[in-house]
Amino acid sequence: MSNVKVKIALADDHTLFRKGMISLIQMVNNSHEILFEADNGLEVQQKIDPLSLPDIMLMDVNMPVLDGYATVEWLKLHHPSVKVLVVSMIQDEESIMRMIKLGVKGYLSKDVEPEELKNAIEAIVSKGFYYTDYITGKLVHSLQQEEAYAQRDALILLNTKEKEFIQLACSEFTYAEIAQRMNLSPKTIDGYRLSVFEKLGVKSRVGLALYALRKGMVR
Amino acid sequence: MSNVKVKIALADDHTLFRKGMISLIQMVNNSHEILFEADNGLEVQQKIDPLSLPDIMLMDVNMPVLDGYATVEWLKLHHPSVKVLVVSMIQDEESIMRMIKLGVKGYLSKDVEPEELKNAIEAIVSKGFYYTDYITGKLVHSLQQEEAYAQRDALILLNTKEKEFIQLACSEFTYAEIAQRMNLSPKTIDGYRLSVFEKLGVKSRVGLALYALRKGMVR
DNA sequence: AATTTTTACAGGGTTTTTCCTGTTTCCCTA
DNA sequence: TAGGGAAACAGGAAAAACCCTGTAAAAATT
Repeated sequence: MSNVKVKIALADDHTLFRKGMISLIQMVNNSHEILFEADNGLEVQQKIDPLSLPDIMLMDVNMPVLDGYATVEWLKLHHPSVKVLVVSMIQDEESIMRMIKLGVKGYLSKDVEPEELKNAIEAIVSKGFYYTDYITGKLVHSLQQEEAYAQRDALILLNTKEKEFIQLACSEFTYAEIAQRMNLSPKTIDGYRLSVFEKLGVKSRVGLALYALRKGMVR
Repeated sequence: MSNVKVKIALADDHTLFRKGMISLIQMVNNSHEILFEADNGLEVQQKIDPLSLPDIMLMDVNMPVLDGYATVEWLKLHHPSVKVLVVSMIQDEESIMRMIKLGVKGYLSKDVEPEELKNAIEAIVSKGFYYTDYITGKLVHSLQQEEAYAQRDALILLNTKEKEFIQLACSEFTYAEIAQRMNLSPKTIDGYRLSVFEKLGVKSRVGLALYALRKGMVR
């Protein structure tokens, strides 16, 4: 495991930190090869060699010129085989989620032990990813938040028929067709439309559809 | 760590399996206490004692009468402190994601080693959750799928103006107002409407809004 | 049993959306 | 430089959505 030769590149605007990382990587496993270092995303684009792509790219989030997000996106598009391991001081859920959605293979804090960096690199090489419990926790939390958000809200003040109407209104049926499907007169549907609009504070059927979808009332 | 007394309950319709689990749990750590067993979700509702709630509830997904999903939802509502560890043969991404969104603390396959069951229980007690690499992988994959889905699709064949129109159409503005905001004649907007409808295969503005939101073209 | 509330429906009118068939202008290219 | 395609725009009209006022019956309250 530890003797696999891994090609590594780094992108971080703090030179000292970058150099420190390199020395750590070499200390931890001197068979790893450092392909290049970059001060920012633009330098990554310039220095990356399609004929000798890194296996793993250590990447900061905050960088001048072209930041981490943009660089990961660029890599994803142009060199999708490069696995990105984010090493950043930024630890908020927002950034972590954004990066993970972009497809990074791991997310480390800058203050972790060298041992963990080693583990992360090895895990990414062998398993394809490395997520700590902290990151997994954020991941799950964020998912559950979305879900929690979805429910509640307005559901309470809507009755069964109104909910049914909303489901049908979130479609390309006309109100006349909805009336048929609910076995009611179009005029009754018109009444539901009015009450739902008022209860949810929307002004049009488009507004209703957007609201319902955003709140997770319909999928 | 291993000597913390944990109150455990089980819900699984396979008696033999249930009994096996109990004996395993006791073998692995005989200080754990089995509060009760249930054959299905309804039995959970009947047997659960609010005065002595389990710390961890081992839960199957497929059960008669009231299945795992419904039971987890019920627990979440009535006894949110109970941590659910799913133990199921079902391993598809759909089920896993659904359960995680419902807030379960772990998801195990029925064919894991007893050692892992022990680890899972201990992790849930100490850290609050236990997700294996397999589950984390599914989690991340599902997230990235959503995102990947979002992009691509139709974006390619839409030009800048059309994309701008879509953004504005996903609102409660009338087309006349959209025309103003885009500094174009309403008749031009009408043209964009037609081309966007055709390209995305929708039949109405509501259909467009639903499509755009579902595909992540608008937030 | 009387009263209020909710549910279902109607008439009738305005606005917006949708759809059809064109014209003009500009830009690119053979 | 002629031709072809796109972007911008128009007239006109049907369909759908929206909005207001009002009634009758059923259901829930008191």
